[in-house]
Amino acid sequence: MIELRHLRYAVTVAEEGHITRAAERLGLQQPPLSQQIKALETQLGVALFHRLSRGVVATAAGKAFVERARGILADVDGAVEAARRAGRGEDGRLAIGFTGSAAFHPLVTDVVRELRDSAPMLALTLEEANSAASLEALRAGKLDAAFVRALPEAHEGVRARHLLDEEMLVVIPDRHPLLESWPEDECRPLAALAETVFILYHRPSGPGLYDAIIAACDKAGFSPHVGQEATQMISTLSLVAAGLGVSLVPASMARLGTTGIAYRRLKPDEAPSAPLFLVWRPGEESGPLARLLTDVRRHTLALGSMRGDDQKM
Amino acid sequence: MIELRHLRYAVTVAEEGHITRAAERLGLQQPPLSQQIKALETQLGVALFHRLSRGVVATAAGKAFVERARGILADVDGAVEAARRAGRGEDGRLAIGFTGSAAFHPLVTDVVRELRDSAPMLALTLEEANSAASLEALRAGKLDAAFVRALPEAHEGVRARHLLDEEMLVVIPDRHPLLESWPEDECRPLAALAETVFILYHRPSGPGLYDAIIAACDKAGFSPHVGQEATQMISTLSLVAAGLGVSLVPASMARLGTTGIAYRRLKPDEAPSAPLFLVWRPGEESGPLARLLTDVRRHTLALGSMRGDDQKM
DNA sequence: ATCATTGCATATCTATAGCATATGGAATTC
DNA sequence: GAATTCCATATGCTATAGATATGCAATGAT
Repeated sequence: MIELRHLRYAVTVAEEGHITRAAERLGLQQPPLSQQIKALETQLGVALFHRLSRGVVATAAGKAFVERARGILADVDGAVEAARRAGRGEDGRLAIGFTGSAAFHPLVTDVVRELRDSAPMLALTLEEANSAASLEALRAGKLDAAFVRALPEAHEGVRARHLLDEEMLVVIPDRHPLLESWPEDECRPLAALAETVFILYHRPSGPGLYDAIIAACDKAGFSPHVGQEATQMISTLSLVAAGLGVSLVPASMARLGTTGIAYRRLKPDEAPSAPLFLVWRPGEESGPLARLLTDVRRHTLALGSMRGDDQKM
Repeated sequence: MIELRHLRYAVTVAEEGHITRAAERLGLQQPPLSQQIKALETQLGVALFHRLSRGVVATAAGKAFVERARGILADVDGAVEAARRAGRGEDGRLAIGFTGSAAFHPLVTDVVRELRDSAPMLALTLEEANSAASLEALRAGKLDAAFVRALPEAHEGVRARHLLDEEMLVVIPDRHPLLESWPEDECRPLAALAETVFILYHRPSGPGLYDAIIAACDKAGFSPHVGQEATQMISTLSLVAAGLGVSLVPASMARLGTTGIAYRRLKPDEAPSAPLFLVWRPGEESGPLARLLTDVRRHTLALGSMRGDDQKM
């Protein structure tokens, strides 16, 4: 059976044109090298070298073989390096899903940017999908990890980490009467919104921010007037800007300086909170996924609100 | 040191997802396979497989490695095949030179056609060059073999085979007075051309057909009137067609049914003969060159005028 | 629970084969 | 013709790939 040793030997002999010198360079004696070359030739059924009085020279077959052997040896080195890079999470594929409302959180954007910078060989795939779809794709193997806003009760074969809880802000149209008497730095009770119309982002499947908002209002003693439901988190902002009502969105959405809207805070103990989770398929704790996990953990710590309670589901 | 064995084992284990079954397929027992996989992982410094209770599954590093390993194994097979093909002369490169007057000989055209048909992977390079230039290119390694009309006295490191001697024919312009009294099937003595003007193909360097013609005329008792010299064998035909004189060309040139000229034979014992030689660089008796040599030999025999006297120069 | 089964890991041993040492032989050089 | 060069052959040793036997952890059946 042909082994890489044979290729290494043949290449060196071809380069040196001299079995004895090649043996020296390979760190062995001349007889075993002669033997291995001969064994290779026997295996191939073709002479690779002409034995001259003053050394050897590759035959046509030898040239053809050595030429390819060089490429193969380089490929082997490449494969070794690729495996090591993949082990460090710097090579391979990583498909990340995220819900629309997570896309704007600095944790997510920072982690993605860092991955791009520090592991350029890693093929990153980013896919926007709601939490339920992300979990489905995860278990189907289409995603390796996902940032989601909600966790269903039980999902086998999926691990999750609660990253942080984010305050939600009130989004109000520029010319809304509420704004006139609401200074930018004032925190009001949720009940202040009891009479206004709400625009909410409603996912078709599974619990999410929608429920958190309803529950908070309920706790504050009123049931919100829901005027319209959007299917995309960003569209709620457009609808608010159009003056159709107010909404509640995670604080990180305020980064989007959309014109025509203003953000106001609620009293901290009354404001519903928007959790951010990272979910992933277990069983692949090394490689790209491991790198993502450590990067996320580091950035979460840097944001100062690490909770870090992993949970198996 | 990593060997192909490791690649073969890793690929099979990845395919089976099962060390025991993979061992079976590889024709060995499970423990040694486990060991080899482990040795490979140690060498790489990265785990390639997750050991589950129900078999194994490739890690990210394992996937990256196995993917490339498959390609490498295929390349090795390719290299083996390429070497064997090259040994049979069906792969590789073969640069053949030929003088202008040899290009039309059926031996040359047939051999080239056969090479193209029977060894499609062989990269054939055909280059027209005069005999002296061919020999130079041969020794410089730019050509592997050449068909030439003349051999210089001594050339080190070049082998030659005399393939055949070809009768030379008289080429006469359509309306030349000589033609009127010369039936197509009549052989005339060379002296019949004593008074006509000759157009000859004259190589700047080395002996060739030119000298053979002069010598033949000399022997026939006259010195030819050389009206014009052409530097290309084919241009002599054009000049003859233009009525500028007659010429003597190898019989194989008559295949070119140029209009405006006629061919006539001389008495066999008086007609100068045009030899055809094959020259090549020795030391590469296998592979494409060997194939050329055998093909040439076979076709020469088929033409019924084999001489086959090799000579070292 | 307990026991059987599955499947990888570890331990020990054997045998193959890759390598070293010693020598031979053919071509080349002085 | 002696010396040199360099590959091939012969023989012995050693390292290691592989075989056998067993252990161990996880899963499944009774």
